[in-house]
Amino acid sequence: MAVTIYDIAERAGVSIATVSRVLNNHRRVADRTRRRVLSIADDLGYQPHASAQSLARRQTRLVSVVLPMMTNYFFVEVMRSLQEYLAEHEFDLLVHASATLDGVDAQLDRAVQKGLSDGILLFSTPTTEARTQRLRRCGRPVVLVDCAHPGFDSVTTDNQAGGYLATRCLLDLGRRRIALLMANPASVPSKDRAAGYRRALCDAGLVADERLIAVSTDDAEHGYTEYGGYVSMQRLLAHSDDRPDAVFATSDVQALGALRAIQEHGLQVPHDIALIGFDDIQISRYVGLTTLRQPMAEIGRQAAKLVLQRIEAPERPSSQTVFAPRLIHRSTTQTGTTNGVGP
Amino acid sequence: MAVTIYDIAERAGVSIATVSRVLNNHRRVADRTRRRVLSIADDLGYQPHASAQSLARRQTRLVSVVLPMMTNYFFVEVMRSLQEYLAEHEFDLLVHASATLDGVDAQLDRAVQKGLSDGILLFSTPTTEARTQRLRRCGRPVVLVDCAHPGFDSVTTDNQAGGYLATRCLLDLGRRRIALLMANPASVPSKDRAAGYRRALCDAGLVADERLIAVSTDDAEHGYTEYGGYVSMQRLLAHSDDRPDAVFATSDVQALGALRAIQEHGLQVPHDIALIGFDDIQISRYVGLTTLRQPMAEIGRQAAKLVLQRIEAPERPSSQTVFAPRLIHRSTTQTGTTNGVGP
DNA sequence: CCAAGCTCTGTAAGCGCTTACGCACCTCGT
DNA sequence: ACGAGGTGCGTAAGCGCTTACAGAGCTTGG
Repeated sequence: MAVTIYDIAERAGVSIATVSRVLNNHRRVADRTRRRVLSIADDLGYQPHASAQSLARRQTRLVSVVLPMMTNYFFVEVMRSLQEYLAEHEFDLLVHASATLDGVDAQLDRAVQKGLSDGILLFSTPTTEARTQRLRRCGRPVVLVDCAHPGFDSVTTDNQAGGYLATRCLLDLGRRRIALLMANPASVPSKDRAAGYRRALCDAGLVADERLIAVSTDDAEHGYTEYGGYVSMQRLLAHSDDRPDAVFATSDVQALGALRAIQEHGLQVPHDIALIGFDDIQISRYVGLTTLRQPMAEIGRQAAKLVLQRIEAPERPSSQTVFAPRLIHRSTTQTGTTNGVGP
Repeated sequence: MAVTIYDIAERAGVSIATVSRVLNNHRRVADRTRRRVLSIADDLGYQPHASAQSLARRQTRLVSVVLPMMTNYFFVEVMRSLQEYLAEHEFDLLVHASATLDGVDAQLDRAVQKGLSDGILLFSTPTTEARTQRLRRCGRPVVLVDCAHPGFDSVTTDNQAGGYLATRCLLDLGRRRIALLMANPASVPSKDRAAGYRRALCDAGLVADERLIAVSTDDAEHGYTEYGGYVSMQRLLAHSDDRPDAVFATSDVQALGALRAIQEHGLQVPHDIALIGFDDIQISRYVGLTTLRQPMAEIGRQAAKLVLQRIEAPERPSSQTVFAPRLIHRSTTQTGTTNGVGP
């Protein structure tokens, strides 16, 4: 039915080997022949059969992305630049998204399927021993994004530095009772951001008050939810005698929930409580939320570059790329700034 | 290197045909043999080779999604439920995103590649003759999402009804000078929403004032941008004598830009100007923007279902699914409602 | 007791492409 | 005029899997 190189070969009076050589731009084909084959292929509307090429070439020109929760600004932005880079290099993107942290393993199982893709990008997933085993055994290039493990290429944001910057900023504002709103501690970024928070306090000669640390009780989205932040903040505000005067949330969505809780308590931001989130999601700009921005486009691009490099040269030593997050000052830490559209 | 059915066959002392039969659950294999093969396959950690299977079976269990701009709440949400449904049916998702409307054709070219995927989902792309030709010729199931064409399955939102509802709502508020902020008219949803706007005015015995209709001059994202809405709104506010008293924007992002322009002019929303957007993006809830919500999860699910059905039975008559959008009332059309977290 | 009719399994022909190998022919230099 | 070295192309062997076909061994009925 569909036109194959056999059809072209027949019409051109050559062998399929020659047709293949022409189509793959091999030298050592007479110019006359080349032109004839090309013109016939064009007439017939020939398209190579992807599966057949993959099988014969032992490469698919597909890259798998495995990620928890597709519906996340960070992931989408990273994937966008990722796919852009891949497309420039004639690679296509296979997306395996999950909804829960456990779901990731099922998606990973599908992604490591032999002969499906040439490389795998694993996003924001704790690198347990079982997972790294599986990744190693699949014998394909793997790049970790937003998580790391020695022996694999990775590209991350320095989450600890981000947590440090945020906390430092709040300290510089003169705040001393700085609360921490953590997502699920099984999430590596959350843990790292929390670590930065502790380090900043420590460097300032303070000791973290465990009563000011709340962990999201929301299981969905690893605790990175508006509701999770809302509930955590409510708990912190329960006894008004030792209320925090600042909050660092490990994500913007949590910070938004916290903001709602604070407002419902009749408190002023940043006057009574200053607030910093993480991610710089789109809403944050409108709400005026101070936050840490990750260079998402660069992360995606770098991840794509690494995986393609490793497909070319599997034995390169592994490399870790760490980008610094940037603190975006908005009205939840500065008085006198209007909300609404800021930088 | 990797283990193949030959390795299993050898170890089990059977032919590769038997191994294949076992692995594909064919009946008429002795129970003893089945168990032995299965256990050996397991020991060896056998994984079928996806490309080889695809070639032999003439199906890849992959579905391509072609979309303009990946970075869009609507698309991401639709893709999420899409991928969920596909995963349940052991299909994987190939993503071909573009940045510009023209870029879509390049992505489409890649998606129609023979032997790559079993079906194609085309999102929000004007179905020109050239494109439908190409889709038809690729001889594979095609489902259109957020756009339509006779002869193809499609699943859409009734954009015209949405535009109608929005405009009707503004009319019910007593507004008579209702402006329209359009995205790029080449975008079908934008055009349809505008048509609903005109119909509602007409039904109310009004005639659309062309001076109140602004088209986004922003080329990026087909004009669905904050900046596009901002500029359009500024133009409409330029001569204060015949200023609009309500605005319907064909997307929430444009509405947000409009909101900014309105506020910069020192006008009150909704007192001076009522405002309605389209899409119900996440920010809208925070900003209190009245808008139309599309049932994104249902759209994705239905699109996935249709494409899989058609992969099973290519000759089914084509069907059009149209979902109704729902008007979400918030503070840009109602006084006395606080901004912030609403429904 | 033998043909008919099972059940289980092997043989082999693909699926559409790539590529190592080798042959025929041509062009040179000597 | 002849061999060395190129060039252009065909032959055929894969890549790893599926599946039509057929044959071997068994059970069963008359």
